[in-house]
Amino acid sequence: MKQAQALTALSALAHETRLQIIRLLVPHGPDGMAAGDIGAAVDCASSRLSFHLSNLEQAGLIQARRDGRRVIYRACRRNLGGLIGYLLTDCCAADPTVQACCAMQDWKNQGEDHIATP
Amino acid sequence: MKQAQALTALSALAHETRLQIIRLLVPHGPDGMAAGDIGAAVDCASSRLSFHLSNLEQAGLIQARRDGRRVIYRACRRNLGGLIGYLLTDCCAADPTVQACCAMQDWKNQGEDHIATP
DNA sequence: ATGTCAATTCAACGTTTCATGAGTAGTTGA
DNA sequence: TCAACTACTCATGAAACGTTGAATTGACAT
Repeated sequence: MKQAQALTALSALAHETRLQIIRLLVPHGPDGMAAGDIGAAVDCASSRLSFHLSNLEQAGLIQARRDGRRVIYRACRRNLGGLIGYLLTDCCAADPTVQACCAMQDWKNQGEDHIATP
Repeated sequence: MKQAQALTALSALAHETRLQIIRLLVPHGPDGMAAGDIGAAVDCASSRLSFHLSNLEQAGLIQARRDGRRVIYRACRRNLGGLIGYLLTDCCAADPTVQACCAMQDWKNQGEDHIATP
């Protein structure tokens, strides 16, 4: 059950606009942002935005609440953290090399992969 | 340039078989596994497997080398770590709540999201 | 050379996802 | 109640993705 949720979340994140929305929403914390403001920030037509927002919501990565005539979205940071933890712990078996590269954000070298082991 | 790479990697991971391959490959470290053995472990026909392997390789998440008549694949742990670090640092702005939930692997509660902030 | 095993490529097909625009529902203030 | 505003739903067509089986390449042993 956990893997299915992770797959949904990963495929939700694997889209430029949706990743942008997450990046926008996380710093706003629990206050969130109105759909219209998100659309303006991300430069996205309303129907397209709605599609992406509901996709992210279904994946459990954001949450909606109504405020008057607007709908406020906020990042579900708990599940974002859960997804990242899942990748690190379950998928990468808490591998020390992965953890080290995660911490140092080493993302350039596509070539070799020997830090702890030759 | 970095975001494009992350999107490719995310969409590569957002598939059951490919996630399974990563999960299988990481513990094998630099030794890797032969394509045939991966196919057997994952229960996947050879042409389909080839497709998924090349997808993962293009995303920079695995690497291939030839050994006689077989091809050995290994996880590129550096880039896996890089992707996770990117999610944590760039997308989630190193948010403390996300980091906490990442560490505690809290992935059940879809409901609320207030740990540090009410 | 020939046969065999390992793995990839290719074309075809069906499915899913995405973008667009028009139309619809809920909320507010006059 | 009406009009204005915000956001969502729906139908359509285009594009991308995943699966399948047959054909192909590459490496090895006899």
